[in-house]
Amino acid sequence: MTTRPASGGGSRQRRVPEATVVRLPLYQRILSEMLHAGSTTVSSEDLAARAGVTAAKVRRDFSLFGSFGTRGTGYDTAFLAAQIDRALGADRDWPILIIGIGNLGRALANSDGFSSHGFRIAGLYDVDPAVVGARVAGVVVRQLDELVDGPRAAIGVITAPAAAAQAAADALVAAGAASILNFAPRVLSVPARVMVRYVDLSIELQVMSFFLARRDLDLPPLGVGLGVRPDARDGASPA
Amino acid sequence: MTTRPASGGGSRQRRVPEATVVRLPLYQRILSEMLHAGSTTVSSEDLAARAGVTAAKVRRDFSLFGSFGTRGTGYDTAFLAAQIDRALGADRDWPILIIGIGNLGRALANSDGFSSHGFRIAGLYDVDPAVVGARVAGVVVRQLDELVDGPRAAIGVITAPAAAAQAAADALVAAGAASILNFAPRVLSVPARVMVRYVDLSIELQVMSFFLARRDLDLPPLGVGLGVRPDARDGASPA
DNA sequence: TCGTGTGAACGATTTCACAGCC
DNA sequence: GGCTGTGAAATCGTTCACACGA
Repeated sequence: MTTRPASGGGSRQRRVPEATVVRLPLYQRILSEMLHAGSTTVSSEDLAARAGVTAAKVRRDFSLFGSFGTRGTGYDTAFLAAQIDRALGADRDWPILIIGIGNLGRALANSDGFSSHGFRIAGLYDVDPAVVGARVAGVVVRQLDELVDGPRAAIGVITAPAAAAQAAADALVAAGAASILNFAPRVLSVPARVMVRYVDLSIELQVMSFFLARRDLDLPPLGVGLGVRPDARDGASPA
Repeated sequence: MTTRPASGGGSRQRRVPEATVVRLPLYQRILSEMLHAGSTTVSSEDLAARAGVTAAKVRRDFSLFGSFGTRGTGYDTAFLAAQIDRALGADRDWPILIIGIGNLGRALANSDGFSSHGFRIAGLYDVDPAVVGARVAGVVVRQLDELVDGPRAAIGVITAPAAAAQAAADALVAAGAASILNFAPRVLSVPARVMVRYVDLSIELQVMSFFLARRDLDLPPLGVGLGVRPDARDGASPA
């Protein structure tokens, strides 16, 4: 839509590509840093350089949500940050349920990633009696069986071993979780209404070894630096 | 930068889209499991179902590497697995250098992701004297300063805090690392020859909260059918 | 003049659909 | 009959390039 109310009732209903959605948190983080540094306006080019993407991408991304910028000047840093926050739902409460409190589960529970943007650890679960009862990140670990009725719009995080991942997903679904972030190397089977995203260390490493192996093949013995994608951004890599 | 992606240099082999590359490790894992279960042949449809993708995608992906299948029958499970392994460089040795041995670094160092596909922990580094000297996953943690000349084709993994991530990247680049997997919430600046991939928990969560927040908006305000929209989204969303 | 917002071109990836082989 | 391999079409995402407003 070509609406352009600089404020107020923005045009909201438009399809936003996942590629754009993945960049929003990145922009948001950079804008937040810039705000702390005293920035009041920012151009698409400046933001693009900091985010490692192109300026056209930045402008296109924001244009999907309305016209936030001022021609000749750029974007108001604070206003832009607020708009992105709102789009990302950072002004709401997002309960997180973590299943599998091993090394990775503990690491994540204690990480900064949970301590902002509305995310809040609402429960930690494991099946191992040796772990149940422990206090991690200020929350007592409970037996997975006790996860029966979770909070609404909860996000489940699976850090259990691969063999236990599907059972963990089933428990989350039964408890009403709306989406699942799976760190276990397993494809999950869930109802269509539940969104699933995958984070897989092993896949990331193998993607790298693929390109490195191929680089050797492609490169004539004394190759000059060959370009691997200059535009590297992909944090989210599913599988 | 905003420059040309340099046509891959693909003289020897056909160009393989990154989207395909990310799926290869997934296929490989599934094939490996099927082999253990005694499977001898597999159809694109069967494999697709297990991987949560479409059969056409599977066939297209494999066709980029040659004609591995038999019409009317499918693919030879073992042969296909071997071909993928080779493409991924699983038959080589891939030294891994991990920088930042906190909770996450320890978790990853001990994870299964490193114990196969040719990956091998070649070094653990940290700047904290309290951590240096500890033995993690059978390897002694060393001071980051000591990382000066790394193994060739090494893959660096950054699990340091955001504030230390760029320094870690600089150290890896100076030591000759060929690629970097960055878990810190920071865009890294590296020479074009170094490939960087990002894994960011916070971004993954925010992507989810974006879609959950939007789902609420899309829903009719009150009442009519309290389920979620029949928004036919795959169970396993991202590729 | 500067930098946004966006049609239009381009490129990448997916899907269709079917010919060809077992 | 069943299933692969692949042109062609469709879809999705990025980049170009420039009109327009501040």
